[in-house]
Amino acid sequence: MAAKPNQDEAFVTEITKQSIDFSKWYLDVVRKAELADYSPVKGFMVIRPYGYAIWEQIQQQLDQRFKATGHVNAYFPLLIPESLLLKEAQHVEGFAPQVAYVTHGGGEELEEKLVIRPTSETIFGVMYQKWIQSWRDLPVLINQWANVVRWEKVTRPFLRTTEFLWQEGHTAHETAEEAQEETLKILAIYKEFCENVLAMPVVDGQKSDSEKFAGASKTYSIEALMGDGRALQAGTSHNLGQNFAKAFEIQFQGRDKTLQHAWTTSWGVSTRLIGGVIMTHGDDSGLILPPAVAPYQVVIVPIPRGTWKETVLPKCEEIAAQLKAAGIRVKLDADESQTPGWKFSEYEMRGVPLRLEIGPKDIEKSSVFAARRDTRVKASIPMEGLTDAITALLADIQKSLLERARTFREEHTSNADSYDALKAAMEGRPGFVIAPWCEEAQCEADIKAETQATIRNIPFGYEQAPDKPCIKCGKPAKVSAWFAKAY
RNA sequence: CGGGGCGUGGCUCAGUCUGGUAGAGCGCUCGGUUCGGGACCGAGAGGUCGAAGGUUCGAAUCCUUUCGCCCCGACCA
Repeated sequence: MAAKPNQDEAFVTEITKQSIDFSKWYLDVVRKAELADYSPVKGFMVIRPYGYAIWEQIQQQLDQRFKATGHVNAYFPLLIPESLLLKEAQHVEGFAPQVAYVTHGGGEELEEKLVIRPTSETIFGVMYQKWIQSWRDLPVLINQWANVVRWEKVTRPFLRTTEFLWQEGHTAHETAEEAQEETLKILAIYKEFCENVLAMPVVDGQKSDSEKFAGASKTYSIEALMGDGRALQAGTSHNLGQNFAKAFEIQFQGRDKTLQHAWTTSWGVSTRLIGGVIMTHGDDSGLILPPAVAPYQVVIVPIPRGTWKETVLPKCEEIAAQLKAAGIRVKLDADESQTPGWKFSEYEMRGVPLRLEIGPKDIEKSSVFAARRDTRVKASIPMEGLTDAITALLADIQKSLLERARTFREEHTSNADSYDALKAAMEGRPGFVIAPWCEEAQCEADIKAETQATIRNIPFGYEQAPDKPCIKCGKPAKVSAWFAKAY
């Protein structure tokens, strides 16, 4: 594709420009691309078919990865007796303010209130206690795709909603080492998935104590950088140690005949990933979807002219069938009530990676006219070998989206060696700042209060910060932490 | 939860200050001509003004309460 990109042409005018108001831009995209809509209940959104199709892609491709690493799916119930939630001290404290209760059923007040799961460690704990007796029963590697409810004060579609869809894996192991290995194995899967499928580069690392999951020994996260320079926690993996095993008496008889508590983990990613994709790749014309998660990777727009129904349309159908046979998700839009120009804008807004325009001129030349969403580059492609050309083009779009996002992140990541530098970096369009930290919660809290930046995580490979003073207090630093303003 | 802004056909908004019985553009429906970057002409449908209560002869407009959405902050695995 040799033609030059023309980024300046604003064909889509219904969306607030990112530079004017990024939040508004985001909400416009969600609404105009028909990803989601508000429901009658505050904080709850309807995920519309187009948005849900993206979620289905995420589900499918993550699920494959879980299965390939020995995990199985199951379904645990929505309602949990309040008493269960109270069993793990840290856990209750963390979740109590966000829990929704069911107090009545069958026209009567319930004897024990039920909580709508904010996460399912507790019910998994109860069941694992029943199912696990021997070291031979381990490991248990169960995942579930479910909805959870966490009462939130401020909500935004996909990024933070009261109810959201996610997967939560819950595993139990014989040794601490195995549990740690599992925790990191999943984190690696999340990272690989985000980069290769969502084209969203992430920083993987460990959470500080104050940002840890309520009840976990260690929490790891992957963090992505959004287009406005703020970080998004895209997934978490927790090593729960024996905390939940002790609270729920998940015990097994070991190889040495002694009774031991199991070592458990939990991990999840949610529909928030969709928000991440929107804010990682989107531009002023709307959504840009990586081909790997796009509900339609290719949209074919026939140009209706003269005898197009006898000439152009059959060719379009033929090409659509040919692409489908090659495993490409393709939509042919032959709707006569909209003009081609309208369709171009519409599919751009919806982020379809590649558009094919086919009209009489193309039929004559035995070629199709293709337009990439990511670079806006347009070019003719010969019909001969079209499927291969399109497969290659989609692969290139996938790759260049990741590269573009990586470059953006690198351009918005800096090292700070003084507190003033950190503060300065948090102004305007912030980004990640790598800075030495003493691991004292007080410094972390002070930094947050003064700059709004939080420690996103302590990336692997950055654990050592030799000879450097803590960015805040000046005492010897123990780690290099990645700071950012976060969603 | 605190501060601010906003709720009027599907969407964006005017009308509210100075009460007099609801308007525009886009979209939608029908017919026709079009169609290579959000087409054009003609004819139509559609709202009781977020909700409840109050003041008044009369309320989108004034008063009270309430719900929702957005922004900033607090809070948030």
